[in-house]
Amino acid sequence: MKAQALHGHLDALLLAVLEQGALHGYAIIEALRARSDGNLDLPTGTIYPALRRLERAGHVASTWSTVSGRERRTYQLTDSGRRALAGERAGWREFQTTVGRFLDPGSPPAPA
Amino acid sequence: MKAQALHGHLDALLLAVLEQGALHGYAIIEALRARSDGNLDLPTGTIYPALRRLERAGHVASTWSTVSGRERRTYQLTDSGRRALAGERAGWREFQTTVGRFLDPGSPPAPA
DNA sequence: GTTCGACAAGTAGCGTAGCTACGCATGAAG
DNA sequence: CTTCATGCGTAGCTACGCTACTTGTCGAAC
Repeated sequence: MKAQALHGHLDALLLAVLEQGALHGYAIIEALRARSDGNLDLPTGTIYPALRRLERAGHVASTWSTVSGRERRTYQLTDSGRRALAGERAGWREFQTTVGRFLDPGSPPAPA
Repeated sequence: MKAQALHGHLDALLLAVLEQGALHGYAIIEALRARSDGNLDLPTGTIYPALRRLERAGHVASTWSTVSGRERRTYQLTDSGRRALAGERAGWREFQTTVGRFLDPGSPPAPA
């Protein structure tokens, strides 16, 4: 799928995958790919800056760990992040119904 | 609602409103506002460039008319536009289910 | 024993596309 | 006569995801 359509929804997705448990960056990418049946195959240049944005915003916290010689930075949701996720979900619902009113068939304009 | 979330879906919305009949730019803005209960209040600087993009792409055609001294440019959907709209609808459906899998409650991860 | 590919993190620079803030013109209202 | 709604349009900004690249370890292949 055209990934640029994600604009503005990526943060919500990241928070959502972290909701189920802490993951490191690479694993987040794989989780997104897995849970979307391969539809979301996001490059590191998209994920890592987004994670740092979320960390600056206080929505996630990161801890370094070394696993078999490899450094990995594991991210976990903060309370603030959990609240942000709730807001994102509400926003998504609103966005979905608003756009859906134009693009979903069945209830177009005047429902007369 | 945060309008920047529209990214990538605006063309689809414009095609959708024009699907029900030709409108001029200003009327399109009002139609979007009306059909979205005021959630979509898009500035002219968003709409006009988008319409010209769609026209360059051949998805809409425009005709000038003068109404009580005021020039207005009326846009109508072309066949190509109708096809594009169908594609946009399909894309929207895919986007919706993909993102929804993360943000809609009820069917989160392992559906075991 | 060197090379290659998966894992893991990261940055610089680009492009797209919507938004802000304008400018211009007409007609009606006050 | 000034203000506001209608109506079109553009220049420049900004946000943000993407491309392409670098660095580094480890295990497997050759």
